[in-house]
Amino acid sequence: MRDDPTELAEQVSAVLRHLVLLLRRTVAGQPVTSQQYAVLGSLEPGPRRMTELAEEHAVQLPTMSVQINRLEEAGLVARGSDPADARVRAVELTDEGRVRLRAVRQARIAHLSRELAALSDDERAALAVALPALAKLGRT
Amino acid sequence: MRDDPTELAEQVSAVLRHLVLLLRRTVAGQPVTSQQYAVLGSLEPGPRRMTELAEEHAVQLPTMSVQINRLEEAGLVARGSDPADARVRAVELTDEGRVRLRAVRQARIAHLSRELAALSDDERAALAVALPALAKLGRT
DNA sequence: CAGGCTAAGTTAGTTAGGCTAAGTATCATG
DNA sequence: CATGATACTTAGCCTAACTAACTTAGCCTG
Repeated sequence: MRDDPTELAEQVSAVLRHLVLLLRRTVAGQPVTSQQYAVLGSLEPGPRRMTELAEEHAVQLPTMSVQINRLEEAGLVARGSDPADARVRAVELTDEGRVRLRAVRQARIAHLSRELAALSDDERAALAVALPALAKLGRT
Repeated sequence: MRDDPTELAEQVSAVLRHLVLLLRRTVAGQPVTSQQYAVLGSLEPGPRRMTELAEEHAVQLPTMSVQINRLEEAGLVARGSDPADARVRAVELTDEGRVRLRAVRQARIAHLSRELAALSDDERAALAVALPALAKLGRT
């Protein structure tokens, strides 16, 4: 039973917990939190409505509402309105938000690069091959 | 530059965010939170002191203290004392805690197994190969 | 052996980030 | 044009992280 999904699942479970810790360290001390960073990332291509953002980040609408409140107070995003439908709010990055996003992304990439540099070539190669599978995992 | 750590880091970063969402769904609705589950897991082999637990889970001592408070109120762990040093508290699983841990572990494994079953054999194989590398990532 | 330092935990207070329930404003429709 | 649906927001309640400040216990040194 080498391909037993249960056995594999146990290992994946253990690794998941491990990655949570890694992520915590990757994000520690940065000027935006992990979730804020993720939301800023969603806004990079252009304005989005609240409902879209909430769905994309798998949270309820009120959660995203509060999240955007904080980002707005910080001056990183702005709430606009949709001329076609006055109920929807079009959230977009401010210039400062765009700058901040880039800076944080740089820092995160740099941190992860350092971690990855500690691996062997074979390990990095294995990782590269497995990433698509990992990416597929959530999208059941 | 196919092996460029920076490029790989970007992909890893994206996948990490994805896995956070997966983990959220995996844990949703279970009788203990993700962190509580992790702490219970640490206690399975035997009693541990607060400091050890805090370090292992990469949190400050007060955070673990509160965490253990809740688990103690729920009857899942018990605080004992070290006869050799009256300052240290030896935290251990109660019988109920042990039962709960097993149940939650089952549920998590089952959930992940279902996700994994949706992958192809090749993808599962790739995942299995990459897991050791992922596990190594945090331990810089 | 008294005083002071260090170590282990706890408590209090703040913030982020989830949730549900309830409220408001706008749109669409019978 | 009244009524229901849609898009958000607000309020209130949790978990979970942090720092700062406190207590208690052990250790060491003059």
